[in-house]
Amino acid sequence: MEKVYKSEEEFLKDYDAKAFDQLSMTADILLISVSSEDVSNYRKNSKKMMSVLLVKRDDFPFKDKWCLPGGFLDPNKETLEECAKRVLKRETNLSNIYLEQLYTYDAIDRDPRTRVVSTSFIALVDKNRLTEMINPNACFFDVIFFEEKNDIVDISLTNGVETINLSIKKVLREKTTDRYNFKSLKRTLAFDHDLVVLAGIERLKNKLNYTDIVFNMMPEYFTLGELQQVYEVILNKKLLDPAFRRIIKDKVVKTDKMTSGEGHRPSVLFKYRKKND
Amino acid sequence: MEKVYKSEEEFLKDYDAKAFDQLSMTADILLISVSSEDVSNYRKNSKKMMSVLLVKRDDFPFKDKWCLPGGFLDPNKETLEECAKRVLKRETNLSNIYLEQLYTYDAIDRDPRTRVVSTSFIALVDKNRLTEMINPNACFFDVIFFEEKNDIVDISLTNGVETINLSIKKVLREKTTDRYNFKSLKRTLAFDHDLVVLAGIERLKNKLNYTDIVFNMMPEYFTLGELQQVYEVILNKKLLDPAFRRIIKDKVVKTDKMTSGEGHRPSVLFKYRKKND
DNA sequence: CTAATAGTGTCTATTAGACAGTATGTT
DNA sequence: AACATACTGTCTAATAGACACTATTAG
Repeated sequence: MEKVYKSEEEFLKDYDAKAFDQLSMTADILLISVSSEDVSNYRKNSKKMMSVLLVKRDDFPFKDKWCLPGGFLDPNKETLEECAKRVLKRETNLSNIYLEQLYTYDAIDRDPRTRVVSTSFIALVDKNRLTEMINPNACFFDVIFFEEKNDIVDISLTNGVETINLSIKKVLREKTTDRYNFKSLKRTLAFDHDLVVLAGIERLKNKLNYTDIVFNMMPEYFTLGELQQVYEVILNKKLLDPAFRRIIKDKVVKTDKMTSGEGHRPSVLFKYRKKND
Repeated sequence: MEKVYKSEEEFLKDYDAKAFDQLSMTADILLISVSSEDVSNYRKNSKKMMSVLLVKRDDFPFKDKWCLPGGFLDPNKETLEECAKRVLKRETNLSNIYLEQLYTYDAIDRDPRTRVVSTSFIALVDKNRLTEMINPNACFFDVIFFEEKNDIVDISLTNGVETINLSIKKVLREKTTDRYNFKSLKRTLAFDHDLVVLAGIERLKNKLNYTDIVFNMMPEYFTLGELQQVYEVILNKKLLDPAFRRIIKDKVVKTDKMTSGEGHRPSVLFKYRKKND
């Protein structure tokens, strides 16, 4: 027979969460950055690539596979975002970086141990802040996006030594014809982390156009050429200079600093213009 | 001393999930629809309102408060989306409706019972499909959006008998100046469901502009006037006819059906044009 | 001088906003 | 005929795309 409670206090005192099946959660982080590779010709600007942080697993499951940095949520102490921050601090020693919740992945068999639901986060960082440290098992991989064909997206991740090829199929959903489910064709990253990589990069691409998100990946001072390169690398296409400058001009402030010693015309350094400044 | 495993199978056989603190999850659903209210004047078109489904809680916690339909995830049997579908079927008897993951809410004290993380979903439905059934404790509430001032959003939900006023503060986040956290100023809905209502409506507003999402709330045949009204109600502003028709024209197909008996000029009925049709 | 990038002016094409007009059913 | 909505033509404003040109440094 069920007990009838008169007050919320009384009800809560008797409540036993353990009487129900519970589960574990993790926070996984897709840390995205844009790297500069120096180029032999002293006159040329450095080439930029989008890169993501991966960690080599040294435990089961998926031992020795690469995956995104992540960790189990402590349900008594922290939120998922705090958990993500903690993991990021542990792996990269960085704090105070951009974090945004991306998506919650919950396929029943995504973790072979037990039911684990994972909430993924996008983190963005200016590569210049990252010279210092890092877990020896963590490494940035450059991202190469291939032309999509037959609703299959191919992505290649490479750190100079190893290359990981991802292949993801877009499967049409119901009724309207512009919505997809994503399905791994190769489990080359641990868990379903290939889906996180794709979804995160797509989100970043979209947000470039209608937010100021890009400035989370820029140093305090930057040239418009550098900023444009970051856009081009993320959007994976060339932009026209005058159009780019028109679009960006209200978001930046010109400073009196300039670059020098680059083998070509120097460039004015700009800062991000915060709204209401 | 820690045991060293030689294979993933061996490791998994010994794995005990219960050795770690676990938690519960729920799926909560924001079911959005556009209702038609008949108007006294026989000549006039019916007035449209955006409405959301709420359920009156008949158990602790938050007994007798309104909340979004939701339910606990069974970690052994279902995904969060399947859980959302199950709940929706239970409350409205509807299946086969648009569902989209919105956001995962995980404030430590959002549920007074224990740690409960909630993944919220947007569901969309054409109100005409909804004449039938419904849990007697469930009811649609019309949504009225007030002008935002001082970064406070006020929303009023009303079902003709009861009115619920929500008030949510937007708190600026770090670095870039276009990102906010949302904070309830009134806990007039159970849990943090006011935040879900706001986030869901904002998401719907945005998606109207770059997806075909609206057709999930339309019947098979509709006039362009009705479609425009749905846009206007969701975006909360008037649109100009010629501009609207220009934008929508590639997404719809004219049929040879027409309306009649409306006290004014009849209108051509259109259908949604699926891509590659 | 040359290679390379920085930065600008201007023309054109496309898209969005605004308004005014015509069309056509019901009562 | 009058009302209310359906539907269209066209002008204007704003935005995006394209190209060509000038400017300026290190070596």
